[in-house]
Amino acid sequence: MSESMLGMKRTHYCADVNEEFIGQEVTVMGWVNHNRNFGPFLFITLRDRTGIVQAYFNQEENKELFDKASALRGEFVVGISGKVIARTEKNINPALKTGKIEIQVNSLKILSEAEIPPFTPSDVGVKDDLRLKYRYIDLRRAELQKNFFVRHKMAQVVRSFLDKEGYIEVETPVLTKSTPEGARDYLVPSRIYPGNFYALPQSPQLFKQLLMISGFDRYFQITKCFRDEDLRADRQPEFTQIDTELSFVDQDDILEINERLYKEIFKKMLDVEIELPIQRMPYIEAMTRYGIDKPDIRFGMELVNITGIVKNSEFGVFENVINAGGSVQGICVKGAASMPRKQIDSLVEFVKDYGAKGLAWINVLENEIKTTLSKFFDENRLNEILKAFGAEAGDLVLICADKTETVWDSLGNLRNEIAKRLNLYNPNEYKLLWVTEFPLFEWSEEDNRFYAKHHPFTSPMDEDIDLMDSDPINVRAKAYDLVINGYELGSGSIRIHQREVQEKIFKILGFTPEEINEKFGFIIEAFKYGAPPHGGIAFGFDRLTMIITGCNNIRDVVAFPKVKDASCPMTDTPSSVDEKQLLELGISVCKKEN
RNA sequence: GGUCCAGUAGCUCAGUUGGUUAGAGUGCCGGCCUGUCACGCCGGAGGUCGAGGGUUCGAGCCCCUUCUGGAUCGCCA
Repeated sequence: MSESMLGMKRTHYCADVNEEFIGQEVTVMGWVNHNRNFGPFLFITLRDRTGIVQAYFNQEENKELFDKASALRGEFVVGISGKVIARTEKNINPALKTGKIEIQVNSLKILSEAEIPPFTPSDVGVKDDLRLKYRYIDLRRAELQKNFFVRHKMAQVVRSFLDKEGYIEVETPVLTKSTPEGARDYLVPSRIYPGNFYALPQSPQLFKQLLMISGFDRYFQITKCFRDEDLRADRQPEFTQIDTELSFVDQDDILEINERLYKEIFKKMLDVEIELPIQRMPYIEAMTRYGIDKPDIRFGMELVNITGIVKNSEFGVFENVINAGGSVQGICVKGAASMPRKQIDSLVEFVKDYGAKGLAWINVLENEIKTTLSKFFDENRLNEILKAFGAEAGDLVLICADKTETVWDSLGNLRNEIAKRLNLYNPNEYKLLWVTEFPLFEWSEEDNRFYAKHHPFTSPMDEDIDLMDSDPINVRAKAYDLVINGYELGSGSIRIHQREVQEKIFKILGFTPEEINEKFGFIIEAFKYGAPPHGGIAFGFDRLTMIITGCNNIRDVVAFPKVKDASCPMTDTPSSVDEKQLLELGISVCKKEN
């Protein structure tokens, strides 16, 4: 039977009770972690958000109290009062912050009984679906709770820094207008206008630009954004962004202030010094050297283009690719010549996910060269290839031939995979990188039109404006990503504030004036009335928390996450609604055709 | 939408070539225990082998379908 607090008042958190309190009376409250009964006496370990403290009950001293304590099971919620006593030397538990003391209990209140839980916070290896169904129990784990204290503290560091720099936090609507040209929107039906919908924001992009037009000058918001796309280990359908925007700035101003933000975050959160300025690398250089626009620069193993060396051979695979305008590139894995054939095969399978047909390899052994290319290339040419890679005895060269985009994608991801398998980087090292000069447009084969790579309000680079008509695919944008250890952490740009440029962009994107008006009319209108030059950047707060806590799944830093199919096993969301609710919204549900 | 992996006691797992009554650890219940801290010892209860179908004299194991979860590709301006 549980008891009310009945005047019992907590004086301390469990793990705050230490040897300084010996001889004093304390009252702690929390969950029963363990009940260890020895017959004449027993120990209860009590857990709260700070940690664990041990309580001692003795049958001889107080039979009634002892019997009450005997009945305690795991996860009962109790309050105990008692005297803090020192443990004898041999009973000290060095694993506990409170290991030098225990509480000799003189009062026990059972505040809440608990049924036997499906698992306890001490259980390891519990399956994800069960953990998520009983998320509130899972969140009792100290290692999980720790992440949320880190997350909380980091939000304070960010707010405090941005506040000091003159940013103002302004909230923007969650019920807003559906914007095309991006991820799929979550839609919310309108009751008053049946058949019309609000959308949940993919980002506060347009609103923060309007705030610049309003003259707030510097805005930020730590806010939820929503994208109705498939999940990943580092991607949730609702996620939190540190969203920022500044007026009367150019790219360098934005990079500079955000560098200082990250220096502050790493210093305060991890006591790690980030050297400024952060390295900058144009997009095309990142792609050429690493095959990926978010390179992990903690290790080398850069891509080498050997198209020029291998052309005009008998090897049909290379010849066909080269004649079709593709390229032959590879990476040299130092000291991996002894990699078992089975592992090499698994790497070949790995790149197939990215569209590569396969990998050629060269095994540079002490006295011989083993390679899939031996039939097609003589020793001279092989040596030339090895020289291009800087390969020495003991190295393994992996080569991919395909459309250049496919080669980049395959080798860029292969490089990361190999580094992970062979531990080529220090997990405690943080290498930050700005990737700049992104292309403004990308071409969609599927839709036969250009899309904005960042978003349609991104400013082209001044020196490329003349290319807009003649060569749009080579127009670079004032867009930049912040990359940490291979994670894209944030993305931003200088926005267009001149109407002529904006209109040209819309034209290239193929919007009719009617479409422009319907989709973006309000912001185009706003730009008529005095828009300052402005730009900004948004950072993934969940991902940043992952990096700072060292977690490799975003669910470990989100209190109530969604699972793979964007559902929540705990609340059983999404769920069907009453016919009456649908009627009010003017909605009828039809079966989706497959 | 595709590919791969997993699903056996409350939990974590083992289960050989398809063959007797499906096991272990932990948790749970009962008993014992004077210093534990993953306490220990003894005893006990606990199973629709994710679900459905098939092959077979016989299926936890093989086949098909399906559900749940995970990883990943597509997707994520």
